[in-house]
Amino acid sequence: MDDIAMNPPGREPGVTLWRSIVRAIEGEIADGTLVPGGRLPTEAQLATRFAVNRHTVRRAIEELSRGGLVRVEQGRGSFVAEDVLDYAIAPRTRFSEWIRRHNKEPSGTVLELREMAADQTIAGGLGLRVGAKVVFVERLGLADERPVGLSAHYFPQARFPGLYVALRDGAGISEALALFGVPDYRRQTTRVTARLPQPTEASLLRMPRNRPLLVTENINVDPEGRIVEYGVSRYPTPRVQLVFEP
Amino acid sequence: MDDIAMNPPGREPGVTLWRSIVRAIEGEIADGTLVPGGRLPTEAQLATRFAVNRHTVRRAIEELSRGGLVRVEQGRGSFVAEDVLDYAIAPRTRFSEWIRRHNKEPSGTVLELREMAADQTIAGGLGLRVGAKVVFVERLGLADERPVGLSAHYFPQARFPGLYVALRDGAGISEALALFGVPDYRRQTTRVTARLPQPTEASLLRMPRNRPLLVTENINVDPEGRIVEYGVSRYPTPRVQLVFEP
DNA sequence: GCTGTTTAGACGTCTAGACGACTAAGCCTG
DNA sequence: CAGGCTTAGTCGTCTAGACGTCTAAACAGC
Repeated sequence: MDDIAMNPPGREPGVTLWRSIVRAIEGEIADGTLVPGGRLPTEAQLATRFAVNRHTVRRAIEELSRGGLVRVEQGRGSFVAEDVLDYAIAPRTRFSEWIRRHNKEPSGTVLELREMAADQTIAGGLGLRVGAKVVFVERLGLADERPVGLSAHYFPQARFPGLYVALRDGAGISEALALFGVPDYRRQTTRVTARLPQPTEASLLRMPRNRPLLVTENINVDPEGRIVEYGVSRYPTPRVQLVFEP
Repeated sequence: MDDIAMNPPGREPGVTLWRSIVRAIEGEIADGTLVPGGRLPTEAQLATRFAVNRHTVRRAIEELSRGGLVRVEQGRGSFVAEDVLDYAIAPRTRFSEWIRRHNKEPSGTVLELREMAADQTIAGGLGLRVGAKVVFVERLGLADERPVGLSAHYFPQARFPGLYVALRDGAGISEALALFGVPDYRRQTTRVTARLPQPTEASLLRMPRNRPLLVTENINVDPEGRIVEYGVSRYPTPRVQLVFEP
């Protein structure tokens, strides 16, 4: 037999039809072709457009509906959910600005704060040697009380002595860094991956355990280019979508 | 036309076929016909047995799988999930015994503990006047770290002065009651209802918000028949099922 | 005996068609 | 014009059949 199964023209290999329809619609929501609260084409129209059976479209819409991206109303139609956030990963996007742009109220909770020794990953991100002391903060970000992101932040303690105390006493992250002469910082690199959530993560983010987590890894630098933070953030899909703006 | 739509013989009115198959299988899991970890009949067998198309069986199994009651493995078969707990509501069933019977390790967290005035519901349950002081405890029950129940307990403060302090200092509920001369107690009445969870409840119990919560309301009495506690417990379905043993 | 292949049987995807249930809008009647 | 009825359009359920993918056991060959 042949090495790879043949696919009909226009068919992505190794991806089921209904999944590719899910991705197509997710894409249109992300790029604004479909707007929050707006109507999706009817199942029959989508079936014609993707040249598939209506059942296959239904399978895709069911998936979108399950994920919360789409709301289906019998006898009326399907609609794009209103509460989808798409996070524009611009170099200076801050959590609170992002949330406020969606007319929601940002807040957050520090879940953990401690000093620790850098392992290889952290040390690599911050450009330190393994074992160097870092300040670690884990934070749950909320938009109108709804969890939208879980982030771990690592700061080089040598550069910011006293940061731990400032954060412990309730300072926000931007705020605390400003105290140490870093009024502004930007993302130097961002790496995005995805994986399934740990039970704790799924619980904190109030997401199903079988949906992937978007994971971004950032290195933030001050205006002089010195590394001030290494961070890993996790977002629940598809409630949160990341949008790259080059 | 006729008043009610005609149904084929053996068909429940107003219930879709796939839902009735879901209920049938849930029932067999609850009554032990299907055991945790055991195999379900194949889709084809179920289709024959319920006299429906295989797709209809698949729709039912998808629902069960989504709820966590059944695990599907391609090429192997479908299996009853191992971590389903069925709580036998016997008069003296204690949380920890119940969990241990499932070979899991019981634990719990007190979420809230305070003295408060009884409202009409609580006063009614405890046989007190409205406004009487009660001790309130809210507790999250865990089995092997997995949340299985959320319970609110109300005790008459007049009968148990110092209970608040004992509980605050870490005593378990049975333990604390034993200190006040109530070594044993039993359920006098149990009322079971169901409703959708509040966001906080869903989060604490790590359950989807669109699945119902089983709510039991208990009045516990000591061997002399005096009321010692009024409690409301909430369990995530279908992970937890309540079984009545008359 | 071990290993690689074949094959039966299980779930997964997709198509096709029919009819039911629900919604909203148009129509009809008084 | 108001109220009820009809109807078109939409999603929901169910059947029927075909073929793909995956698993595990049977089998064949060395």
